[in-house]
Amino acid sequence: MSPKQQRGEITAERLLDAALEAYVAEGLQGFTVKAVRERSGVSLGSLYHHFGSLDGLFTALADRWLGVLLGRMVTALTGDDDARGGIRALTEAYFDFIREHRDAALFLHASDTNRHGMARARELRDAQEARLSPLGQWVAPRVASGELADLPGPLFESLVLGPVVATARRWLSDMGDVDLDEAARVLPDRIWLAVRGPGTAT
Amino acid sequence: MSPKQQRGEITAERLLDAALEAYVAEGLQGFTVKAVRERSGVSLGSLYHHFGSLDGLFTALADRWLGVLLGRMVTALTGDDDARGGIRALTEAYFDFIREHRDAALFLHASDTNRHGMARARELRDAQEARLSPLGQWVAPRVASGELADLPGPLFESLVLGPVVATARRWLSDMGDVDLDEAARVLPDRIWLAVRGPGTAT
DNA sequence: TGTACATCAGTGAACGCGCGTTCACTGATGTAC
DNA sequence: TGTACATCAGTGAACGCGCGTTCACTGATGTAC
Repeated sequence: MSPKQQRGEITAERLLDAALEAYVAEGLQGFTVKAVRERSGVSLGSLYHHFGSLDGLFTALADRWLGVLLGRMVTALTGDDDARGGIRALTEAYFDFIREHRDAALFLHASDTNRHGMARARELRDAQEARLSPLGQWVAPRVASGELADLPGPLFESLVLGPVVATARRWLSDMGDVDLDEAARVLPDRIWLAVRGPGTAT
Repeated sequence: MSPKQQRGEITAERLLDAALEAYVAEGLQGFTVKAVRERSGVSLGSLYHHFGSLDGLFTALADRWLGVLLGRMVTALTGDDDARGGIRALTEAYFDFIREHRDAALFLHASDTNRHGMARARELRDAQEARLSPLGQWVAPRVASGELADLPGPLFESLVLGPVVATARRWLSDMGDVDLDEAARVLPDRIWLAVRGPGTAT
């Protein structure tokens, strides 16, 4: 399914971009073959040649952007910061992403739960597991050293990413009551207070 | 549009219940007039008599359950607990709700972003604003007394509800790695550390 | 360098299906006198 | 208590539209010799 020629790559890109445009402009109902065809200028047959189905296009789009977001988060964490700095870097990476790729972020936050319900979410997560493990590897030694609290993995993740994602969702929903710069300043230290371990000074 | 006779009320209830069933069983694509009609045993015409359109049914369903959830959260907060206890009560109320009404919780977490994109989310929020203001009224005096940190409203909300919602989503997605009892025990005190104010002992 | 051929990429008319919605109607309920 | 009437509730056949997908085909690209 993945293109073997350069022009194929370009066409696939155009389809992915048009699909994102269509989704953001018209919502999930606007995610149709017609909308994608018109916005991309690519023929119907090419869409099926490259992605097999509209669903394939949807999944490819989610995969692509989830990969970008997770990649950035991993990069942010694997600087040589201490735990506190890591949380700050992670938060900033997340906010930078939604600022730079507002459309993709809207799509990602929605596709989480859209389409085939939660089954799809797990599939996507599996597909990106290789990228996620660095996050776990970042935590473990810092728990051992007492820098971070010894919490179950999912709860740790919820405490760190929960406030970040909640803020991002709110900013994306355009309610106009979130200042992303302020959030990037304030949240990391607050999150740090929630997850720091017994080995940290008070 | 709201029923004037008792049997009308019953029919509307049956439609709402069937719609939720259909959504949970078949996803957003399963949210069709056909599925609702078959599961409810109510005729097509009645659906339109009571809700005007499929979209009307969708909105009514979201409104109904969002009302229940927010009602419970407000009730939890307006006990005579201190701030720390309030956060615990709020967390427990949220987890109790998703346990008792798993289907409705799945629908709510998805309908957030589904359908008409974020515009709908704001509409829903507006419709429930009356129920939300008690949450703000709970915070203000506790900030003044130094019991809670003086944070912008949306950030405060993200720090408190972010981890709760993230944990809930994960539990609902059936990944099997979240123990809700453990989360209810661990999270509130951690959240408290993130939002407590200067007037609290260390 | 030239040519033959296999594969990849792109095209768009055509199809059938299932969708949301309408509408003219019947039946049930409540109310006025 | 009885009856006439207005309103509410429920019914399901019928409609048309737009959807995702298929398919037989042409054209472009890369490769082997």
